[in-house]
Amino acid sequence: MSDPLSDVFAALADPTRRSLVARLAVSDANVGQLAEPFDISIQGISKHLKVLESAGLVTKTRDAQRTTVHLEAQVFDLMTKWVERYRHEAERRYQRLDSVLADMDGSAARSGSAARSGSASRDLPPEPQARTTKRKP
Amino acid sequence: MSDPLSDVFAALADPTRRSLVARLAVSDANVGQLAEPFDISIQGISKHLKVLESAGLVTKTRDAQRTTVHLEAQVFDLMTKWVERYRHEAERRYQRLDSVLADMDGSAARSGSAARSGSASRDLPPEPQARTTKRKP
DNA sequence: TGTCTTTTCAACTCATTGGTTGAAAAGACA
DNA sequence: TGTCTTTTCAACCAATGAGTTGAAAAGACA
Repeated sequence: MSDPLSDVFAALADPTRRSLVARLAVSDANVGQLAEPFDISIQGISKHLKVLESAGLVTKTRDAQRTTVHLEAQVFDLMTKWVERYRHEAERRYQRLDSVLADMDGSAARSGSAARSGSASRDLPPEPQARTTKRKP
Repeated sequence: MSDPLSDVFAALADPTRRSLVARLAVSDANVGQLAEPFDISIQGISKHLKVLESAGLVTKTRDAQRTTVHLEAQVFDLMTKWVERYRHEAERRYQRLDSVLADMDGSAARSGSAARSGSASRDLPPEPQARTTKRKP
């Protein structure tokens, strides 16, 4: 998926992988140990670890045959930043009762006109991506 | 995927959907307005909105033909809680230099023995899920 | 040397997903 | 009434993903 945020969210969308993160939060471990509590083949776990690794959530250091896996702290900051940004905004709008106001004066305010005329909502610095390239057959 | 956290993370793993969230953070909007900046068919956007909705990130209220979409605040708390929990733990372990210590005294500490003997790491209340049902052919 | 352990690689299956197109639903309005 | 606008539904397609099995790599160690 290439962009970091997508990789991290996708990595954590799987419950097995979240479990692995939870396990690694208590201590480093090697692949066999990580696989042990799951009813999945070791190769399956290895693949899960690979996606965690390429999302930057985990690093591996191999000595001899053993590979010890370590939970990485930095990437969490990226997520925290994104989540907090929009959580904050969603809550602000909730507390201000913007939507209720819009409901009361009918249809216009709740739809796009308020957005365009920038009344209450000074823009957030927009996320860089939109205008997804269309798949033309 | 049935469990809430998986749904939310999966929903946000797509850049188009994150863009939609970003757009909705500034104001409510209807489907057509939301679709406008993208090079994707309106039906495509409608599908994206459906996954955002079933993840609880968004609610729709339909009046007449128009459907206005609203960003929901609550679900963010769920994510924040999860992310902060492990971010905190990962950082704590980083600052304590647990891994460096483990590297120095050889192989034992870095692997599972430290986890079992609960030395430095008093357990986190473990995430409820593990023991994924195996797909036996 | 040969064997055992640990991990990864490769190829395969099946379900899901992101996108498309074409209708259909459902109200607004001339 | 008919038409126009807005959204969703249904069927389809190509690509990805989560899992499997079977080897292969690579060091430990008798």
